[in-house]
Amino acid sequence: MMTENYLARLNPEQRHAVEHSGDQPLLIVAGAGSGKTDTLAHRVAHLIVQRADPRRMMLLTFSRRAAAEMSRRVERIAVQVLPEQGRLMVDALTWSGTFHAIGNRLLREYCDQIGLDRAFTIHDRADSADLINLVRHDLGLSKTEKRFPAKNTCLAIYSRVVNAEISLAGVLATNFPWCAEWEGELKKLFGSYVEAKQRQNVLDYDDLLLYWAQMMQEREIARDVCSRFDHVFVDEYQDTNRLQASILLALKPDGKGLTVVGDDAQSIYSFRAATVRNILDFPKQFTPPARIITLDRNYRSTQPILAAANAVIDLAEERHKKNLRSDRPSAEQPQLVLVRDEADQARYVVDRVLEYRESCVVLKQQAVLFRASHHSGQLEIELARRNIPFVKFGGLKFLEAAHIKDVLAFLRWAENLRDRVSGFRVIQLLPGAGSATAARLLDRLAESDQPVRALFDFQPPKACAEDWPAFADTVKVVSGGATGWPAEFDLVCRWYAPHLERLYEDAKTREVDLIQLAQIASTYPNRERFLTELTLDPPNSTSDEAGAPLLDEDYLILSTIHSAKGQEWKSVFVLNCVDGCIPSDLATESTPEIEEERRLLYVAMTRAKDHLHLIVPHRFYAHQQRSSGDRHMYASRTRFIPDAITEHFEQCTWPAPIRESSAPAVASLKTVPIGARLKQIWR
DNA sequence: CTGGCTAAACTTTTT
DNA sequence: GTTTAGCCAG
Repeated sequence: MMTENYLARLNPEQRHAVEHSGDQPLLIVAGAGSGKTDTLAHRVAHLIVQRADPRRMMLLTFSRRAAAEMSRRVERIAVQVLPEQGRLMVDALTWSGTFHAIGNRLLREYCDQIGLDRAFTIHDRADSADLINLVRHDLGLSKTEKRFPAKNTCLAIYSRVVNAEISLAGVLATNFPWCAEWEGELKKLFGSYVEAKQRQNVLDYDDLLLYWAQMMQEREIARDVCSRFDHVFVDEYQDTNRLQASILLALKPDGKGLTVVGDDAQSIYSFRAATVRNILDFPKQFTPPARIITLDRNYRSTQPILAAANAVIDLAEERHKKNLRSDRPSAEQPQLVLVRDEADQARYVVDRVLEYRESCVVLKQQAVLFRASHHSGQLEIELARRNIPFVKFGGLKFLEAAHIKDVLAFLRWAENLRDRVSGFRVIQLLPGAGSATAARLLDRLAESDQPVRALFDFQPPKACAEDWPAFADTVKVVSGGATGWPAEFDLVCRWYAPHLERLYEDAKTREVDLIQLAQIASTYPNRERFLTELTLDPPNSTSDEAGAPLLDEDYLILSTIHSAKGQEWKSVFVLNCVDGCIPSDLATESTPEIEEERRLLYVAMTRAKDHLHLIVPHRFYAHQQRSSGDRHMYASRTRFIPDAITEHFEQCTWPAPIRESSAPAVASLKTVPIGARLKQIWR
């Protein structure tokens, strides 16, 4: 029978997880590479095959990419079993996405019931920080005698209070002790921040969860929302926070129909207030408690790679004992490669990548992972020099470039004229208009019930009087919405073009980005969807300046470890495996922070299927100096690979040391920076 | 009031 | 290396 076929591919534990039914909630503790995504996809498909309604399922994933991957796999399975209706059934699986995206959708549906204006716009992190900064300034906190915490710090504190469901005092004591003296001022600041958001009809990321959670506290609304979903699935549960757990509990108070999947050893998002406690405490939240199924067969990595990863995580302070087993023997141990500096590290990686490609590992099956986005700088230069295409995930985004933000701010302001952060930015693009003019105009607009009219009546300073009519006209037309989408986008660009020219020396390069943005814009049905989805799911990859590689072209993957979650490659290179990078020297204050850095290395290592290289550069050049200066410091191998476990690695030095006979005694001499001396001559 | 300037502070990971 | 607060000329 067909049903047997697709279940026969699973191992016994996976099969239990897929076929689990009844009144108990289910927790799948799934180790790295244990077929977690596949198991969840099978479970969803299995339920659909058993006549569960996909429209009544909610699938909460960590990223949109993960949601798309899940749908793809569910469809593949469903189509095998139900060739006729499989695809249709999966298309009906519309409630799938991140907590934030689903929250956005529910809030727009239930806005009337909770007194929210349906046309709200969403602030990303930078916008939220800017709004906090405006409020901070209004309250006179920007010129206190002792320096008040910066906008990003304020936002981080606020966000943690909301997401961790801990009091301000508690957050200050544990996470921001140096700001504790400001508790009173911060409380006032956050109160005003919340008021400002409501006045301006904007929501920040946290609000998408917070409004949702609050909404679920209302009996009537909660009953209505709950009645719409029979099954709720959560992927990567180890990286959810308290607020998300509250939402989940409100959605499924008795846990019936609830499935969560995760691995406590891979919890790496505590900076977003995620807590391992969510997954550890999950079972006993319910009566009867959740059933726990553990998947510990690893199908991804070779045995030596897994042994090394297990050795690293075994040194963790506290964890669920769960040693992964692999059936893939190999004679090749992971490489621990000592190189002189970051330049050699880049050369080593490129050499190896090309070797693997010669032996038929395509570039797309190879990845270079690193702790912080800028760690790949040298490598990117080397790749460009040797003409190797790559795509980089994580780090600075397309949307953070000033000219992109300018255009988006215009569109968002047109969408919601009450949004002061956007308005502030747009108005100041005009020559002769600064913060004072912007504030004056925005006040006028806020007082008026006909903001567009107020815009025309406004007396601009002489310096920008000439630009004013065209500006006001464009705002009027675009906010009026009669032009339609994406024509509005072009209108904004046309208005913006002369300002772009004037403001940036490299206007030509930036223009190309705007054309790319226009391309993206045209794929959305309207302005609201474009703005919302771009904020909730920003394009998170950037490629080298040659532009995005063609889809059928082969390219190497560069990624932060955080962005590599859930992925796998045949060969994996981990850069900068030294203390100060992994663990980051910004995260060595407390034990929990250090433990998270250890899991980060574990996540990086377990991405590899066949080949794994950890690179340890010896010398780092200081950043605050003119290029090719000689100030540097020495780093040592990461503390997460102590001598006791180096037996799991093959250690080598690259380039290979010169044979002893031809290089006697040199090694014992002190290093003298001759190059620096030569430069001294010309100072 | 704007816009150009200097000095000093901050510097990770992301929905 | 980048952002931000503060100063000052026009």
